[in-house]
Amino acid sequence: MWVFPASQTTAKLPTTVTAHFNYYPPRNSPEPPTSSTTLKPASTKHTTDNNRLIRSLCRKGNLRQALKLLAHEPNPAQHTYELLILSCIRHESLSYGLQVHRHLLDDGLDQDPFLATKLINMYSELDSVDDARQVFDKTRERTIYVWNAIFRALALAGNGVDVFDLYRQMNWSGIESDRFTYTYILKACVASESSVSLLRKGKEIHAHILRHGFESCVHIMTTLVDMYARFGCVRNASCVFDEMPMKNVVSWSAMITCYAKNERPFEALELFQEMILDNQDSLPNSVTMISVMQSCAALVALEQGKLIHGYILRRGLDSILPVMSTLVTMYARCGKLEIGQRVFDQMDKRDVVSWNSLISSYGIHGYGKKAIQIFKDMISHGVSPSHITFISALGACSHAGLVEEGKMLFDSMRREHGMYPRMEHYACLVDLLGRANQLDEAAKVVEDMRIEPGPKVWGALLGACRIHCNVGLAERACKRLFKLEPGNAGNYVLLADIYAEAKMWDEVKRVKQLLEAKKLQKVPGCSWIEVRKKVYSFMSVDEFNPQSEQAHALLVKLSMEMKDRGYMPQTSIVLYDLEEKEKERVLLGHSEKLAVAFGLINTNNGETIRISKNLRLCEDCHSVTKFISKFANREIVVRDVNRFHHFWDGVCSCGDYW
DNA sequence: ATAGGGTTAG
Repeated sequence: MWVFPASQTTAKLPTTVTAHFNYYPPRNSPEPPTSSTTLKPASTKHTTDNNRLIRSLCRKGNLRQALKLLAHEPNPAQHTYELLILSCIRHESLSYGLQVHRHLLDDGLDQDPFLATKLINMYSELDSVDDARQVFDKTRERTIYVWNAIFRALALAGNGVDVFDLYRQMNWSGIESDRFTYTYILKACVASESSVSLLRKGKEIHAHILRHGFESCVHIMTTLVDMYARFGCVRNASCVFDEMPMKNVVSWSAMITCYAKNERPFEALELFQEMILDNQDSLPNSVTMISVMQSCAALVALEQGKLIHGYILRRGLDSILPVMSTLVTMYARCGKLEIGQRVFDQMDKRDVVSWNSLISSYGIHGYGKKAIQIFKDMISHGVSPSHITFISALGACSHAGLVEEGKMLFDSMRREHGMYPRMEHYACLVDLLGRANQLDEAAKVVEDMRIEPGPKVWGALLGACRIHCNVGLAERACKRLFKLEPGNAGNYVLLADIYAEAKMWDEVKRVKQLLEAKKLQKVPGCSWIEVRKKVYSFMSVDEFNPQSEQAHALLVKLSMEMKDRGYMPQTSIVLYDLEEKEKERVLLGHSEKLAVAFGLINTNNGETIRISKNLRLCEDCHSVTKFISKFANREIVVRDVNRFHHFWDGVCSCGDYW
């Protein structure tokens, strides 16, 4: 268990506001150097003046005028071209970029490795990696800058395999990797679909790096941490991190993010504590705080979150938009939608992400109509929705069962906003229809999709089959899912659940054997509760936690009382073919019930109990919590993997629709 | 001349 020591924190935190604007990279190019190298000497005074004029137009951002002049300029200098290229990047204009490139070819300057590097970077920034590759292929004099540029371009475009092909060529040609090369190569390992072999590749590169004495290069080592993090290799990441002789904010943030993104929020908060208490050199910045807030949200650690909020204010990080959006989300995910709304109201600037945060916040609390209203407000404020806006809004409809509204939203995407639905949007639509028990229509959506349905879409369908116990359709979805995601244990478990509910025990056994044969494990159910700024976690089968002993005893007592008042244990959801009594015992051991009981024992009367769970709330826990909220006269807020349930006086805010 | 960590979703 980890405590954020409130007194210590305030003592160590700076009281003055130190803005740490590491966040926004300068959009303007650096001041040009005073002297420039020209490949061709300027022949007349006229051309030099022209060159100067073009450069000054570039600096002023008047690219159109600069290009007009360029057409009449026989002798542009290398530096003039450089500024033109940078200007194209700033204008995000591929067509201007192509014009400059064409002119450069006419001048015969395309073999200049300096300009080739710039061109590759330009095409990479303008999302045209094929053009970048063409420039590279035509460049005969390949300096390390040229190689690094193409590695970067390919890695950013997610084309890791090509990077390794070229990397081999570079090694043959006798050019040595430098510290920049290594960071790009490491990035290439995660920038690809076939990730298993690339993890091995990444480890090889790791060895290379150590052999070549780069273990003290902060950039490379941080990239290594990040690479292992993205592969989910938390231990490898922390090994690299621990051995780093020098660390800076980025290294710390990378490691904290690693924990936050790999379901280790405890460790993330612990490391953050270490960072601010034992390490005065690297102060957390906005990026650090975003990962920290996500960890608080993951734990539903409201009190922690409030301390973090205070820290953000004291550090003056509250003017940074992504920080504020994450803060809105954090409060909402900690069950405090009102505070999230207040934070949003007080922001003096908002972007599409801020609006998305608010829409999804209302969504996970079941306020679908309100989420749609905010969507409309956003549009009337002149902010254009992004594809994530639609995911958030569709998700809100799904949680609230607003089928018609959701369908209209989905149609409006293309009709009113000119956006084509992506895989995720189809998944939301399938989820919306499926939850509402319109399984046939959901299946029809999958059939009629204009793109090949991926695992998210089939997964949404399978999830709906689980809720409404549809064996046939579930088998159809699983046929695809087992091919698409052979390593996802969740799909097998869902199918087994469906079979169990249908009492098809032979099939349950078969699926379980399949799981074992593949050496996959069911994700164990786990719940958390924060009591007096401490977070306690419960596993469904938890013999070693003395606290759960007491909680379990209370549950046994409660369940007897509840039975007198009409509670029926929903033994049909138990995955094992056991006696009824045994099944009841299994049900009572569910982690969320333990957490609720622990909360009853350890909090004061009238205090709200806040719990979070890593999976979907099961039917039995749902009805037990409703009972308890009434008989213990407590407000209980449970966040499951998808949404919030507010229990009060025997009723849940989800209306039993979740 | 080039570099490393983060935002909203399900």
